[in-house]
Amino acid sequence: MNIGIASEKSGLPAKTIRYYEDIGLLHPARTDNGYRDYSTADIHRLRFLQRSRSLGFSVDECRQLLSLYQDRERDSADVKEIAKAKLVEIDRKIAELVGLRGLLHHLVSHCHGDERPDCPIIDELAGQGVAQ
Amino acid sequence: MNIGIASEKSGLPAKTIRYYEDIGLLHPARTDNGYRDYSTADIHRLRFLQRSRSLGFSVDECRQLLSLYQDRERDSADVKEIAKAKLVEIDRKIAELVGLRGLLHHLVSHCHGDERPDCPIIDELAGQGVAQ
DNA sequence: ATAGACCTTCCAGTAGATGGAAGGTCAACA
DNA sequence: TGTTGACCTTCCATCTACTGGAAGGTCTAT
Repeated sequence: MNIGIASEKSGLPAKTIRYYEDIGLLHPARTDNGYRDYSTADIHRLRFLQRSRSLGFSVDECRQLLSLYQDRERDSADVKEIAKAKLVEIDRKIAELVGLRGLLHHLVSHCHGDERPDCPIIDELAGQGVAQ
Repeated sequence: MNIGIASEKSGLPAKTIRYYEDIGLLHPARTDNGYRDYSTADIHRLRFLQRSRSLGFSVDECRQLLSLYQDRERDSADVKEIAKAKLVEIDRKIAELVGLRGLLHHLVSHCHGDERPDCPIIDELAGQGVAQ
C-alpha cells in the first residue's frame, strides 16, 4: 500500500507519516522502486497514533502506549496510569484557560470598542487596570 | 538598568528579554561596556509583554497590541477586535479539551487497571472501542 | 590579585510537524 | 512511443517561543 493510501486510511498527512517513521514509530517495508509499502498492521499503528495524538497524548506518550498496545502481556494498570496522568494535565489546562477566559471576557465587555483611544484592555496589559 | 534587574522587574527571564530584542520587540540602549541599559519605558514594555503573553496572546499579537499601546491615537475598537478573536479561540480550545476530558475520563473509569492485559483504553485507541 | 557574579555573543536544541525544491516512477492516453 | 500528470523519493529549511550551554569580557568586593 503506497503512502497516499496509508494517508487516506489513517487520516494522517503523508508528511506526518514519513515524520513518524523518521522518529522510529513505525518501519514500513519498501517495494523494489523504493516506495514505502504499508501493511494493514502498519495502518493500525497509524490509526492508533492518529487517535492517541488527537486525544492529546504527546508523541513520546504515544510511543509508550503503542508498545503497550503491541504487548499482549501488558498490565492494564500501566495504560491506566498514563491515561490518568494525562487526565490531570487536561484538567489543569482547562482550569487555566477558564481563568484566562474570565479575565479576557471581563476586559472585552468593559471596552467600549469605538474610535476613542481609552481602552481598559490596554490599561490592564500596561498594569494600570483594576483587574489583577 | 542591567538585564538582571529588568528581568526581576518584568518577571521575564533574561534569555527571553534578549530574545524579544532579537525579534524586534524592544530596543534598549547600551552602556559603554556593551551591557544593555533598560529605561523605565523599556520595563513597561517588558511587563506589558509578560502580561499579554500570559493572557495567551501570541508574540505576533503582542507586537500588534504593543504598537496600539504606544499609539496614543489608537481606536479602542482595534484592541477590542484582537481581544475578541482571542476569546473565541480560547473558547474553542476549552470546548476541545472538555471533549477530550470526557472521552478520557470515560476510558479511565472503565479500565479495571490491574494485571490483566485487557484494557478498554487500548481498545479505543486501536479503534475497537465503543466510544468513538 | 583574584573570586564570583554578572554581562556579552553565538550556536544548537526542543516539539511536532509543514513547505518546498529537485528528481525518480508509474499509469493512461494520443 | 512519447509525454503528461499524479504520485513517490530525499533533503533542507521553516515555524513558535523560547531554553541551554560554551567561551569569553566586566564589575565589585575582599
